[in-house]
Amino acid sequence: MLKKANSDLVRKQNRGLVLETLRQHGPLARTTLGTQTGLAPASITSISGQLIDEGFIHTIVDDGEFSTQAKRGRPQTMLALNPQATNVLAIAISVDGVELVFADFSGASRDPVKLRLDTYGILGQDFGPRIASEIKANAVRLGISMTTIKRIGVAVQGVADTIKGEISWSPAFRARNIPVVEPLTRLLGIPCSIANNANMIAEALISMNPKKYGGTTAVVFMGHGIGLGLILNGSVYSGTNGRAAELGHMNHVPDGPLCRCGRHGCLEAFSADYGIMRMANDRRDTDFDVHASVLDSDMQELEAAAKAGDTVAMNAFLRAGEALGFGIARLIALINPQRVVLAGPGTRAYGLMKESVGEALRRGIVHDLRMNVEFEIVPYGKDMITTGTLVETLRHLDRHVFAKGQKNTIIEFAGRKIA
Amino acid sequence: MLKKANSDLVRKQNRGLVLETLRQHGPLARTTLGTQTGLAPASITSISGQLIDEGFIHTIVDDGEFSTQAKRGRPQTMLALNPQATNVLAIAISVDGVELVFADFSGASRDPVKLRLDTYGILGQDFGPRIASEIKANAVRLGISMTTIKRIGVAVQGVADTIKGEISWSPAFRARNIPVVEPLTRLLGIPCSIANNANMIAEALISMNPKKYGGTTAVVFMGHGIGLGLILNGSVYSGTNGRAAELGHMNHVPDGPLCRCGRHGCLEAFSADYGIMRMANDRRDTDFDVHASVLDSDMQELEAAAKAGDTVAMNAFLRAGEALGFGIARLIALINPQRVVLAGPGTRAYGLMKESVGEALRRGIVHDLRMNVEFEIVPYGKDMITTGTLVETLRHLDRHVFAKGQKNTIIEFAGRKIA
DNA sequence: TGATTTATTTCGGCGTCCGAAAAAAATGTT
DNA sequence: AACATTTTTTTCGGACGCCGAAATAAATCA
Repeated sequence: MLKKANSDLVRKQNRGLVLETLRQHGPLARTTLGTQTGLAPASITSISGQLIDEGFIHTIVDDGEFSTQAKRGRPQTMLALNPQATNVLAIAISVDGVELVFADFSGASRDPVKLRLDTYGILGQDFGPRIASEIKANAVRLGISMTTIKRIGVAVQGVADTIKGEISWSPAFRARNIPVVEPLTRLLGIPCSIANNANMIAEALISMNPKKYGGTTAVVFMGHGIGLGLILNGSVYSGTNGRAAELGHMNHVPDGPLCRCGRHGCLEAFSADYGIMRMANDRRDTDFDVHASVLDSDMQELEAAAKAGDTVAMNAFLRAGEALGFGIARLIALINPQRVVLAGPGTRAYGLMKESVGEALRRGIVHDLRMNVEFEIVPYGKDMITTGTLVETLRHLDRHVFAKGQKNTIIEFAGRKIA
Repeated sequence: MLKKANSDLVRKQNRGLVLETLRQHGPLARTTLGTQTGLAPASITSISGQLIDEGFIHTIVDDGEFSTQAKRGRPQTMLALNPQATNVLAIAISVDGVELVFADFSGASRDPVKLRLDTYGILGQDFGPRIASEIKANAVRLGISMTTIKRIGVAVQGVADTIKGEISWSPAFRARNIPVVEPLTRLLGIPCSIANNANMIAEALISMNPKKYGGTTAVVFMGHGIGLGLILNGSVYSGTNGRAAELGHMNHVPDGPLCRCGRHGCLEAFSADYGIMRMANDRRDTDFDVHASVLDSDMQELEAAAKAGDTVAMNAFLRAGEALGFGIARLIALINPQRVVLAGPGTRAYGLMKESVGEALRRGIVHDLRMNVEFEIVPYGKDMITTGTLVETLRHLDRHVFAKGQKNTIIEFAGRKIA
């Protein structure tokens, strides 16, 4: 259904457009901003003037860096996002620990803060408050006033319920359904959202190359589990309960090996590190603890063995690849993405799976549908998760908060404090 | 990325909103239209006046039907879509034949015209021209001027490529990649689009009950094949190449029975009519022709046998249900829909599969994800496909063509003639 | 016939974008 | 050094949209 439109909407949308354009391209002159956005010079003057008054953007003094101007005519004055307009915070939660990354409005981030925290043992109700106090302490330490932080984005390894704002299940926790958004918003008074880390990698990719990844892309994250970030028509899709894209727990074969989720035959049970390790050690479900996390060093050893020609190890990777290939084939059948991206530490061993993945794809999906999909492995940088989270968080501010103007902003926050 | 907004956009969107509101609620007074759309009375007067001048809507004389008004105050004048504003055409293509349904702008449709046409034997290049001439002939017969038809929607059983405007594959044809949109647009000069029939059933459901189906719904169509219509966030999703939602050819088990698509183990090969028939007759792939279409009478016989307790027949339906259940489980894992709807003639035998579907769902997907999905079987009316196609076609006119106003409309058509 | 009620239109105000002209601020030229 | 040229940015007036309030229209009720 369409929505009512009025001149408020027009201004809001164009303000958001200006902010997003500056975020994507970096500092721009008003004229360039005009051609990029399609807005008339007069409109750019009006909008940018307003944004400057409100402190969201500012003019940059030409510090000589690009000063090889030597052109005739009135020189351009560059406009840029004002770093001091606000601060944001990205939180990445995984079995490797919890990381805080503070950033300013331009997206420039401080060094990640690694928290010492026994997530696995913690009670669900204690997690939010604990994080909240860690945030406060670290903000003080870094000289960042809490009142300048206007939004927090949380990325979690595992299953996030974006609607309830909970961690439904994560390998980092023994507890389930851990509330995150509610305690953080309540204790800090800052709007907050949560998503799974594959989605955040997808966000990072979109921001790096909107043309390439901005259409319909599936980002498969391989590691302790198998995650999925789904970009449909340029924006991350998260399903009705915010719990879409559980590729890892999509069944591969009925009655297959035991998965961490308690079911049998999930893709993860074949292709996540613990599935591969179990297969390599030829262990039955009964004498293998699926919940024990696999050491990265052990995986590297196994990879080395497979590369050296150990047939048992090789076979484990081939089976993992087969399950992964069928999983991707099923994904393609349902979603028809433009591009499938593999990411995460698990891709290190992709060479050992490549053949069986390809074979599974040939068997699992009709030829011309498969041929229309571009495959790619992106080198895994751990910071992709926090980068993506920051991108998502800042875009939310650009579009939904700051686009509305200062006055509305305050109301918006008040409105969100309970939510 | 956001798009530039201006007052043109505002008017266009609000015009579309008014048209859609009238389409959904039927005739409304200006005041009601105001409260429904949220627009001020003054704006309603302006917009509706314009739409009346252009002939898209008209006032209805109170013919006494609802005339038990007996209220004080100036009486309301009802506004309604003007049936004569335009005509549209829905075309449904299936193994049962090709149907034309002409309708006016209010959505009122003529009796379906069933074409005599050997689709299976026809050459791909001949299909479009043949349909075009049939359209012309039948329009003349029904007294509909071709120039009044402003858009054609085509629904096809099988795989439609909405971008290329082709029938990629359909059980109704021996030929493949049959161009439809191009020849129809070229020969008739009328904009045209194509989609698969499960998507059109989804459209029909949305228009019947937007609240219920308008969120994220998966419509599984069971019959000669297994189709899927995917409604994501209120609108039909069709993937990068317009070829998403091939649930029927999503692999169920590697190395399973042969499917019509040439691969082994697709869901269809278990759960479409031919898969069930093959299983019931205990026939191997080598002595069973998957391309032969199964008679409905034979299916009814098989269903009767199963209901009567024939264990072989019963087992065939149970196996079909198991595959279907796992398919839906995988769908839920990926998409996290709010609702799964089963439709089509295949649902007649759902009672015979129900148990195994449920069992497969229990085994295939985590408990709380499953519990959040509502299941439903909608009684199959064959007209749902043409109804949905008409709905989609008319909405396109409401939003993208007539919302722009008359002048732009003409340009728009010219622009599309080549496309 | 006039009061009351309800629906619709008219009118003035405001906000937005836009095109054209003016102003600003540099380099080139004589 | 003064003026011409070029390019960027701002200013100004016009057009168009929505909106609120007042006016008008068209009925019923007393």
